[in-house]
Amino acid sequence: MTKKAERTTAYIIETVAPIFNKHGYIGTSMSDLTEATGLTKGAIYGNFENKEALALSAFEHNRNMLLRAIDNALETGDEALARVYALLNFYRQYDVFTLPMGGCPILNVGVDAQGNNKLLAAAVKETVKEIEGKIALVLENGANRNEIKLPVPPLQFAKQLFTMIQGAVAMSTMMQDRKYLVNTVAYLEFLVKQELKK
Amino acid sequence: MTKKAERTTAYIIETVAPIFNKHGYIGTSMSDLTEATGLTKGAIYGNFENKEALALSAFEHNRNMLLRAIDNALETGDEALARVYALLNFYRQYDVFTLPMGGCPILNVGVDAQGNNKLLAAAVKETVKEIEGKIALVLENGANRNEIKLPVPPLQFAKQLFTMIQGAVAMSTMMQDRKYLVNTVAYLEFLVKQELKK
DNA sequence: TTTATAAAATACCGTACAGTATTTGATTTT
DNA sequence: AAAATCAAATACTGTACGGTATTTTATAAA
Repeated sequence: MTKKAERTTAYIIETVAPIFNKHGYIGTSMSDLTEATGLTKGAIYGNFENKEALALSAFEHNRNMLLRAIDNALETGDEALARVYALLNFYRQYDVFTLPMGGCPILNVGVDAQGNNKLLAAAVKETVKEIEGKIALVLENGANRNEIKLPVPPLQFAKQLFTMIQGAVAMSTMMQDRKYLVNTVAYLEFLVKQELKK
Repeated sequence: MTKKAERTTAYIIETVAPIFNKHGYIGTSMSDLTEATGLTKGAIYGNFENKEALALSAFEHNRNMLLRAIDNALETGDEALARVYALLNFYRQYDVFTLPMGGCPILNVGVDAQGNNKLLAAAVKETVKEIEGKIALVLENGANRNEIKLPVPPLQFAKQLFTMIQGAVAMSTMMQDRKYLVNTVAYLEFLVKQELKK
């Protein structure tokens, strides 16, 4: 059985992650966290060195959930085009996926940390590169297996695709309107087919 | 000649706007502002009711600069396609345009305020609608004058276009890489031509 | 140039902040 | 069950926060 401290550490991260994600690093106070967890400062500072370390763990938690979902989508079916469609399908409902984590961690932390926390900003940057790489890999494999044609190098296509997706994420977040997600994904389905289908 | 207070008010807004935009509402402290302006709290609170009112004025200042630039682009030339290209051209260098204001006010305030300040969030929402409307108007006029064809209603096209642009803004901000802007605009030029040109 | 007025500086609230040293309480291990 | 260890609660730092009442200084009107 897992030790007590490990379970509390995990519990704190899970509880705290959506709060940091929603209100940002500075916007989240330690008293917000003690209130949400029902624990005291002593308990939290016993498990994490300081606020920054906790915020980083919280982001990594959300990041892992996101990466797992993206991996899952990109493993759908057995050919590249189906996998890209599965990814788009995932992002069509990205708002409900990110609801329990307090919004898109890439967007929220990426923008918030830009002006307030270099460590978190770097973590977001790395995560984006990881996602771009995953998409690029699917495209590259698909091209090698002659399932799709590629008008540009796989990483460039992946970056372009993710940029447009993230635009929809940003707009639906700011405008509180999921139609931006739905409409953008619909258009991207058309675009992807047009560009990749042989 | 303008009264003293008016000039100080304007000076405060100009000085304070990029700070709020970069560090967010909560991330900006009154002492940040007294330090940057060289004024005291007494001076600032004499010209603004409270921190929130000042932050709102600061956003409106940045918003006005942005809207003026967009208006300027959308008045270029005498036909719709040229105007859309001018808009894309503006966004190709959006990073240098927004540098003195501490980043994109739509993205920064839109994301930051979402979790921290309803008033600012609403102001961003309104601004986005305004921009979408401006783009849509250009498209509608262009279609009426038979300069372009429109595959979808003008507002829908405008929203889609702005979503993709804003995606590039978000990515270039988070990744600290202007290539996202350059590449996305290049692709959008191609896409717009393909979709709108008769 | 005196007098009224407006603007900015000073000094000061009470509160909330991140963080810590110490004490109490709960688990294990022997 | 006793002893040793680990986890969490308590109580308390010093500092920085937004905001304000009051005093001083600058501006403009008479």
